[in-house]
Amino acid sequence: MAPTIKEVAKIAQVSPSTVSRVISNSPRISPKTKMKVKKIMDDLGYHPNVNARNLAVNSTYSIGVVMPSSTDKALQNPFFPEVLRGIGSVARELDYSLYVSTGGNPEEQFEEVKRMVFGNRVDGVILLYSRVNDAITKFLLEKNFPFVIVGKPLHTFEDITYVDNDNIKASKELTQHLIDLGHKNIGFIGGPAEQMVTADRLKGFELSMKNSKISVPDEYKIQTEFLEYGGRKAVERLISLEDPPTGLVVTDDIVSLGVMNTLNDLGFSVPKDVSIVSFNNVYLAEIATPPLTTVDINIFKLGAKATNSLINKINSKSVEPIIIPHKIKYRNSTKSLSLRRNDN
Amino acid sequence: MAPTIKEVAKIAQVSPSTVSRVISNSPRISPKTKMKVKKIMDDLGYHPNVNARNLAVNSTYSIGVVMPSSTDKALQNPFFPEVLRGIGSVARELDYSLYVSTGGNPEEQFEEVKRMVFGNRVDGVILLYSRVNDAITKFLLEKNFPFVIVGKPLHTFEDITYVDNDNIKASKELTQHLIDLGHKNIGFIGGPAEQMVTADRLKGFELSMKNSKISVPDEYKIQTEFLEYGGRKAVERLISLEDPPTGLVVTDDIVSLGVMNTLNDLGFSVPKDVSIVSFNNVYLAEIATPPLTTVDINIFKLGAKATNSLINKINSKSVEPIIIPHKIKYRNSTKSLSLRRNDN
DNA sequence: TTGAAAGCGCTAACAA
DNA sequence: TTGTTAGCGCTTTCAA
Repeated sequence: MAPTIKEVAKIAQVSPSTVSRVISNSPRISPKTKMKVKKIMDDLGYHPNVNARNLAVNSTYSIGVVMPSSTDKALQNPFFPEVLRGIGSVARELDYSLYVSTGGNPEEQFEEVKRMVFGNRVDGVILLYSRVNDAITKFLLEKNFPFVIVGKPLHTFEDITYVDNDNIKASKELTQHLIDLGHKNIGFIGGPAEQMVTADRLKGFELSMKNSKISVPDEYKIQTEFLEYGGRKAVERLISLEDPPTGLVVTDDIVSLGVMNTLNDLGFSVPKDVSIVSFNNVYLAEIATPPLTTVDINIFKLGAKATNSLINKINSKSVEPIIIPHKIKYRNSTKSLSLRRNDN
Repeated sequence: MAPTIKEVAKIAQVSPSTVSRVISNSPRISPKTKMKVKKIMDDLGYHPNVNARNLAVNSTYSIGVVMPSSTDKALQNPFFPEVLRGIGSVARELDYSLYVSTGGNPEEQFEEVKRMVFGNRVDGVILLYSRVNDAITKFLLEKNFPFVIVGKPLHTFEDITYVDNDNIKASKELTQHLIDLGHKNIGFIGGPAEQMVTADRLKGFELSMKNSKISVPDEYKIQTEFLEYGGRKAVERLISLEDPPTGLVVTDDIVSLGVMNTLNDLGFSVPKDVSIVSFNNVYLAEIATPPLTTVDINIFKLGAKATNSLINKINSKSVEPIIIPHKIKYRNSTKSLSLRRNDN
């Protein structure tokens, strides 16, 4: 049996509350007794029982992380280990533990969240997805339970805390890069339209094109299921157009890989025949052939900041949405179409 | 404030212990009162407080998952979301919660595990890595704390429960495939030598070659850091040999992608110039160009079974190591060297 | 089949 | 600065 606060107290010849004060590092205690008690805790190998503590203070020092539906191939996106890493790093630093939910479908996820919340298992929740008409968000909102979204809520007016990039701006810059390179026929391949990421990145794309007075045919804008067939269908459709694009803005590195592969299969070469710019900068973008020009959205920081925000929220500090800065990584998946320059 | 067992009891006009019995579905209770109490719990939206329950029974219905060092790029391997998914699926089914540790370095990880164990946060631990001389394994063993390893412990004689594939056999079959295709110059690219996966897969490779009486020069066997440079260095070294391999056995799909890319860069084509066979069958292997012939190790099941084993162990049932069957997925990353056949 | 009561290990208000 | 004590919400033994 693990030693309890009482045994420590007895041996140290102090009261349990004194020991408790040592644990919580209370200032109302003499350095001398503190030392004494600490030594005995060490000797005994004492560790506080969190269940008891949690029960007493009605809190848990742990946070729940809700992954997207795990039935989805999208979960295999390296994005997730990386946010988790970010979340974990600040959680650890601030002495919080991590609960994860990997619910299969939205109903299962909801069940898990209810378990976490009702069971007093967590003090707050981080949502790693954002869905239209999401029962979980609604539930958390109603319960007034602290949570933050990595990404962007559908309706910001609901005053939900979130941590996101400025995807519109990022997409504008990225598209502009292609335009600067002399491309005019530029297509867009995004994920499901209901996702805010896709919406924002599409908006940035359109804005940029409009700024440069380049019109974009509707067939140039494609939303495809994340990872599905590696965007194969999207590419086939695009490339079989009468006037196929020479440049592609793709909203996810993994999809980009699929796109490149499809292009190769169809006999086109990147960047010779078509230039690709992408988003996320996961490790694979770096080791791809050619290495992808992509927006580094700083996934790690997205997770880290979300955790900070959540913990602030738990401590009922007021919390603003946070925008993580991005940075385009220029690599070799694009080619200049203008005559005097060649970036490849 | 959430309703407690007492309030339910009061309204139902029974004692708290009766309510408790209803919660735990005790047989020593009349169907009538059970119904009555249940209804009131529903009406009140009652949910048991797990901290209180855990404290009372000195257990937690949750399990800890220890990821590999997160400083490592290897964490971006889609392997991890996928095992997590497997673990989560049975955890959910059996009503367990998941705690994850994403410790940066081994020391941090150790701290987190101690927190989990000493703090009574979890009933058992799943290790997603296996290292030589690992402090955590040792600690868990000493404490006699339930844990299982996904992968294989270094010393099986220590009677550690683990869930793994038969990597030797898988590697033998995979290598044999290359041999059947007429390859003789076959190289091996593996991860760090200290990992059992690498060791086993190397062993299988060597066995297979030996069976076919093909000798393998030492320079053909390369261990490289997981994901580092996408195995670039390994490939460059290999390909610059006087008699470079025409076939490659690579122990990880992601590394294979890097290898293929490097080969492309160097002007070699897969499978025309060199055939590649690989391990894991992550989603990316499917959408690669060419799609990889790879061993499907059933990552999901690896996680699921590990969780089952752990929970059995927690309930002090005896537990045997488990071997998950594998299956080679034949795709297009290999080419036949014999004259009468051409599988590409 | 049900209830009373003690206790799980800790915190915190109050008193000293 | 320290100790006493009640109590967090639940389970479980013992008695009825």
